[in-house]
Amino acid sequence: MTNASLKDPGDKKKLLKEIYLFSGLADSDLAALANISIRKDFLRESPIFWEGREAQGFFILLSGYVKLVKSSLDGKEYIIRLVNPKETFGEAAVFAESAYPVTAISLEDCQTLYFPKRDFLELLTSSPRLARNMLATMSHLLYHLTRQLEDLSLKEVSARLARYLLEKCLEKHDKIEAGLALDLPITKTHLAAYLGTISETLSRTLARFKSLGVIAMDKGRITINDPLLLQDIAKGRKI
Amino acid sequence: MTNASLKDPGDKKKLLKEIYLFSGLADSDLAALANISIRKDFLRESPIFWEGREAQGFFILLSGYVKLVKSSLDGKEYIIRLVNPKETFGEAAVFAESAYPVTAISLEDCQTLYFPKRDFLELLTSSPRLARNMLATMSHLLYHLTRQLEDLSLKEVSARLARYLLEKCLEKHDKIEAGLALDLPITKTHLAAYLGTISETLSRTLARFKSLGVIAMDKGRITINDPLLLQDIAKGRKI
DNA sequence: CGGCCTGTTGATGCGACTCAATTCAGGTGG
DNA sequence: CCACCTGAATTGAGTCGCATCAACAGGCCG
Repeated sequence: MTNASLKDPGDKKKLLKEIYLFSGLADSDLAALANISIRKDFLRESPIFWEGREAQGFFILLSGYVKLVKSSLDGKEYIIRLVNPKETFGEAAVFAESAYPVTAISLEDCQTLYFPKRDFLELLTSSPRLARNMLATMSHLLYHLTRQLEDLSLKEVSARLARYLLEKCLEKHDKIEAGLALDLPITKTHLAAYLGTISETLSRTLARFKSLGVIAMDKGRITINDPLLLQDIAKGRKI
Repeated sequence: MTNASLKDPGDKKKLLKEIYLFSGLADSDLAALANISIRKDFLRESPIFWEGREAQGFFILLSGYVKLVKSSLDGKEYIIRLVNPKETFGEAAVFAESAYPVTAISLEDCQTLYFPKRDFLELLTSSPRLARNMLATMSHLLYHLTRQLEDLSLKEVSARLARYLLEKCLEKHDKIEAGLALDLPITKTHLAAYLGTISETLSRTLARFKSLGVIAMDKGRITINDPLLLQDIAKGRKI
């Protein structure tokens, strides 16, 4: 892990403006946030924080990808969340006087901004807008986790995979349509851990989708051929 | 559903003081909260809100029990959370400009206080302490959901049941010790849905625990005989 | 007493994990 | 530039946990 400071504090402020958590904030608040934040960079496959360790602050991911995971005693890993650039992570632990509930590990070299809990809570007191944004952020997380619980408890792997593909498609193209393609941003092993399964099962399920004509595969690139059937599968229809 | 108002507004304020979400608030804030809140009572097995419906506010449960559920097309049900008296529910949807992520259904006759989103957000702006409490509340929820995800993805039914029993024991007696007993507050069918399984499997798992001497059962009453083994099972040890 | 709901127990089948073998792709060094 | 190595991905065979289906026992209430 390396620490570095940006050449110009104004650069940081510009960065912060693009983060959802800080949208609509007064310039003075942004300056204060830029002031308390610390640049922390990590090499690939580095732990950023560990489950169970006391939380001293939270992070904003500037570049690269980070996974938030739970691990079992026998080495299995479930990915709770894949963090994209401009998203925050580790927030929850800051407000509960508690430990991080997950372990965060960088998937590739990445840059982050770190906000120490103490200083951030002070700013929070003086900025209702910041508090409101943080509540919205956490609401989205809750919504996300709720849906994952639904998937894990009620749906099988094919439905979870179908939903993932549809989401990624919507994310990239803003619509679901036959012929649209998407690239898997991570390895299939990671995707399997995110979907609550293992790479072998994911591989078989993708092959089944392909033989049904729902998708086409070319290396890491997936093309959606039958979005309607895919949506049915995502809803739980047996195939 | 029936609406009723308390005889004396002061009664409401007294109620609110005991809610974690409102701890440490100024008297004026409590009065304002009492003022905007609306008493709503429900008979057993009544829907309080539906997944997907736009959220107009959140609830505090005063008495009775409420389940928050996700349902699948083929009628299966997963209980995301069992709400106890003095706890809030439906908060998340208030801050995300979005719909309720789950359906809330009363398990027995219950009394609630309802806080309309609009009025509550106004109060939130003027009370940093209230905002901070809400953030802490949502952090706890996130923590809780994270652990459920861990359980569902990495552990089997026996581990989930073991953890539940240990938690209930700790909740009731403040310690884990051989000989301590606890009563199941809900039917076994409901508990099964909460643990992400079905009543038959829960029944078999309990029977297995009993034959191993880990617990004893007498009607709905469960006595923990071997807490150490139970903790091992909760961690994922095969039995 | 008879109906209903909850819970228990048995037999069976399916989905997905495990283990193992093989192929494939990317990166390295001779 | 090719041979090599390593980790990822694929495919097959076997096993296991758990859901499903079905039958039945017990408690509660009209």
